[in-house]
Amino acid sequence: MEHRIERIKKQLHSESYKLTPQREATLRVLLEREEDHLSAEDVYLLVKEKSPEIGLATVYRTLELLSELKIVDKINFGDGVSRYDLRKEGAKHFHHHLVCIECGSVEEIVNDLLEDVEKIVQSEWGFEVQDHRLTFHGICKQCQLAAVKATQ
Amino acid sequence: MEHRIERIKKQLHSESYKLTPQREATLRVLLEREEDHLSAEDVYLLVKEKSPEIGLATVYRTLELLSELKIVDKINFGDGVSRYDLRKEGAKHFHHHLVCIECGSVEEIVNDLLEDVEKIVQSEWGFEVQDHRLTFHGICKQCQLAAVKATQ
DNA sequence: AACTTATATTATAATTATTATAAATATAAA
DNA sequence: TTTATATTTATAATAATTATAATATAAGTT
Repeated sequence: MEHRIERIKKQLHSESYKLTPQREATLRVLLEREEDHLSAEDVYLLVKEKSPEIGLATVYRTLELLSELKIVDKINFGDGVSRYDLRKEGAKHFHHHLVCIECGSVEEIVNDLLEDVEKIVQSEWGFEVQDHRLTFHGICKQCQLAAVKATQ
Repeated sequence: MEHRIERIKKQLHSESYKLTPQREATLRVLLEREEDHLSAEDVYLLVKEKSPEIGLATVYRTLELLSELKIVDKINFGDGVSRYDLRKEGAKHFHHHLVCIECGSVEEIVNDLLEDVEKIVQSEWGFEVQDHRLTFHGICKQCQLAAVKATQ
């Protein structure tokens, strides 16, 4: 974790941004909750636990900055709030998501899966792909099992 | 167009919803601007041109209803507003989008492209896919050409 | 270590998008 | 025509996000 913070710190400095305590605290929350898909408000509340003096607007600004630097990705699952998701280190592309319409759980897929599709888009549509957003909506394994059990 | 309205009218009735003049006016705007990706506000302003008495909340409610019935899909390209996009008639899945980060244009891809990927998700993750959202971000053909010309 | 300066934060206030409410109206079915 | 229900209107309320102006701070420079 410290390594990762160090690297991000360097990245910030290289683009002449400062690593303020607020930004570091925000980053730490994102790293600690890497599996989650937190909204700005969620992040704010978690940061507040350790740094009670932080303001919501600062969290928003920090998240926006981290988005610009491609350290986090801003996603929207259609529930009216933006969520912020750390990029996997070294990942060229954003990972994919499986959103369960039954229980609301969100699973991540880090495998590429879209290589072939991107080649097609490139050749057939002449579109130079730089990034993607792919989300599947459906029923997760757990909910499928629960449904089967319920009918037994 | 009239055929399509008729069919949607029947679909509404079959689920015991009424096709009110406001709903019909909203639908007509969506059909006329099928290529676009209008926000609720956009739709509202366009409907207002022909039916000035309509309220914004009615447009929101109508769009929500049409979403439930899978007649339109609600999408979010990350600019803070939800956009509403008519489904292609008979399409099982939502179509894909190419968003140009240079000029902001949005192109549609109606081809499936994800069949294989969905099979993998199903078999490897045990996730029962019901729908998807796929958006590519990059440079459209026109902007690529413009960039080449600019360096000549 | 103090100084400087651009950058960042705080504590609001403002804006924007969306949803809720209650009264009035319209519609389809009896 | 009556009745019951669905829908709309005209707000008001809420929720998410962004802007503003005064203050504070990080990090490079003397």
